[in-house]
Amino acid sequence: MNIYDIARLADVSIATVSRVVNDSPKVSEKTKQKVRAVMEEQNYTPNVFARGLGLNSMKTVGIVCPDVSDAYMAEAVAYLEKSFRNYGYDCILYCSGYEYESKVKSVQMILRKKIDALVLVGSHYAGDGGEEDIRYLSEAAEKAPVFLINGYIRCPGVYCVLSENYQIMYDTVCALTEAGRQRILFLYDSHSYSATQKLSGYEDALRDNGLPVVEELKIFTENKIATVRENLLSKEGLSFDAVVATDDGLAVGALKYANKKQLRVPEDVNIVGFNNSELAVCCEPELTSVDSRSDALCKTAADSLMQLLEGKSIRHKRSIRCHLIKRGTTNF
Amino acid sequence: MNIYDIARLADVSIATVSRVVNDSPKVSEKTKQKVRAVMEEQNYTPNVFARGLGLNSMKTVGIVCPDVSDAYMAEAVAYLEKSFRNYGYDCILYCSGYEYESKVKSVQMILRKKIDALVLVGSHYAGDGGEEDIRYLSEAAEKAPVFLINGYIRCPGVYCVLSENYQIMYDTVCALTEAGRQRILFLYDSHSYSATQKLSGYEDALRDNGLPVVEELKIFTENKIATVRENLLSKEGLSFDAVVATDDGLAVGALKYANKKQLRVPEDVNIVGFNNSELAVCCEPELTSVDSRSDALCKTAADSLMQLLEGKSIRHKRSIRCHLIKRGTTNF
DNA sequence: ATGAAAGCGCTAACAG
DNA sequence: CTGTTAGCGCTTTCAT
Repeated sequence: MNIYDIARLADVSIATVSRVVNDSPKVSEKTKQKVRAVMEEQNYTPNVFARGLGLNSMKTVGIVCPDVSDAYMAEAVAYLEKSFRNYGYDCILYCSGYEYESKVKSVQMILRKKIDALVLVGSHYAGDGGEEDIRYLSEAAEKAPVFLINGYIRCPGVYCVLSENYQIMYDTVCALTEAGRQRILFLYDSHSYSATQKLSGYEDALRDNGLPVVEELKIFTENKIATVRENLLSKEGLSFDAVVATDDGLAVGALKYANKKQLRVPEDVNIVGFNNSELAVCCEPELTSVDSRSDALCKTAADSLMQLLEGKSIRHKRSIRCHLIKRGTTNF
Repeated sequence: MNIYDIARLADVSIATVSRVVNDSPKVSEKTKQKVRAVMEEQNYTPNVFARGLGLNSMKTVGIVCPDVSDAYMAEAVAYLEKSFRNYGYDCILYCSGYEYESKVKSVQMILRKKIDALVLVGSHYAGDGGEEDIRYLSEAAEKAPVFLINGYIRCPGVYCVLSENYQIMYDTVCALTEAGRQRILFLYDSHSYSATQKLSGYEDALRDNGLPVVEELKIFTENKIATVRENLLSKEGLSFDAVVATDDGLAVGALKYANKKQLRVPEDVNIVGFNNSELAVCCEPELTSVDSRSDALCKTAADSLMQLLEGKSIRHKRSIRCHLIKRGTTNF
């Protein structure tokens, strides 16, 4: 059942059928009715490939993230997918993994699908590296507009939406010091753009409050609760009175450590997580955590993207303020 | 840069270029070399639409799930995506929501994309309903093979892979009764196929152990930790000495309730969750939970699907055994 | 082993 | 307002 069949049955030309399908204003209402009736009756749906061939677009946006099974990314992908669907776009998904090589390959692969835009979820695509490392992104941007969710690079065709991780981390550490905390542990699990921002916020806040930045208090570890706990347990003579982490999983690991060490939370040690995930309300006591506003982030990105695809021009960088959600692991 | 350009530059016909692209055996090795060199040099990649038009396939599988931000589904989608990619297939993702109408619509929409196969994640697609309710699935199966991950319907063209939820729930409840538990709470949040299976396992185990099936002990609630806790708290005179839940979130809610009520876990009440998610190791004490083997489930589905697409015939139904992972919320 | 040419189903420019 | 027609880029007979 193709456009020719419909045209024949409706006794019009294929051009008219095409116009009806695309709801062109220059078809008489009467003809539209007639053609629509036939289409319904025949249960006709246009061939997306043929249409794609002609238009060189299939109304699809590519989404790439390191790993959708991560809670933060899953939430973002879910939100983005919903938004794009509302705008009439489909999503094709690539999970790229965290390695540089596989990220580059994923981006290249997905670009072959003639996507209308590319969205990179998570700050792992605008990482530690220098010019060379983001070459693949600027190349990608030549083929389709690129959106970074929570990442930032300065490059034409690449649009960035980010949460103000530096600021919230700075503010949080300040609050901690004002509450009298002196040895604040910083737990992180990646060198991504956002992790780097958070680290800067932490360090600057310490300095601005006259506290030293102690290397032993910056701990890089795998983001698994049990691993974090064991990791901390294995460190001789480690002592701290507060913890800030770049993700809730890390913070819960620290909480488990505190429980094991019989440290009282929040009296002896304050703990602050990040992302305000379900883990935060699962542990005991419940975790104070930063709401990174991924929904607002994704909404902004999706809306901007659609504006762009509709021909409007948009800002290269937009940022979203984070909120600290206080719960039982802090007493400030 | 299209096939004509390459043909001209390599001084061959487009047919030959096409054959080289598809690695046809009837092109001389010498010609292949020559053409490949030009393709590399020009950085040529075939137009997927044109190819799709001719072959009526774009090597894509459609994945539909109610909500990727759910941990279970996210993990499944991640696994499936990886598998299909390895087999050279791309994934297009639709999040259908939980409502019947939107599920039907999602399936219909994604089928228009001429996907090579359709995978439905989560048992919500083969729910409570009767014949009529799954009509959309049998119709879908006429257009592309359909795979149900953890759902089961008897229908040509629909292939099912499921975990043995009935059995593990039956076994678990038996173990609980053998440990002397008499009033076992059943917490669930959906009427999906797998929830129904779990409920049957629970009821049968009670009966087979001479215990009554008490309606008040079967509690249907939203799957949010705080909600579950409040829900239980609001019930006057509720008493139980064990809990089995269809998901970890529910179980943690019960745990929060027990903590609040000063009930000792596991001495006064045993708690068993489902899906062995990160929540299970986040709470205190850690949660005994059923490993539903979603990785094995997805592997089986992905492999079978690929077999089918390669023309082999496969089984309509395959099932995977679950495992109980014991942690601190049980003492049997 | 290679080439010429006929589609695949649709869109859009052009003509009326 | 409607029809005719030329592509879009690739695959695939059918010749050679």
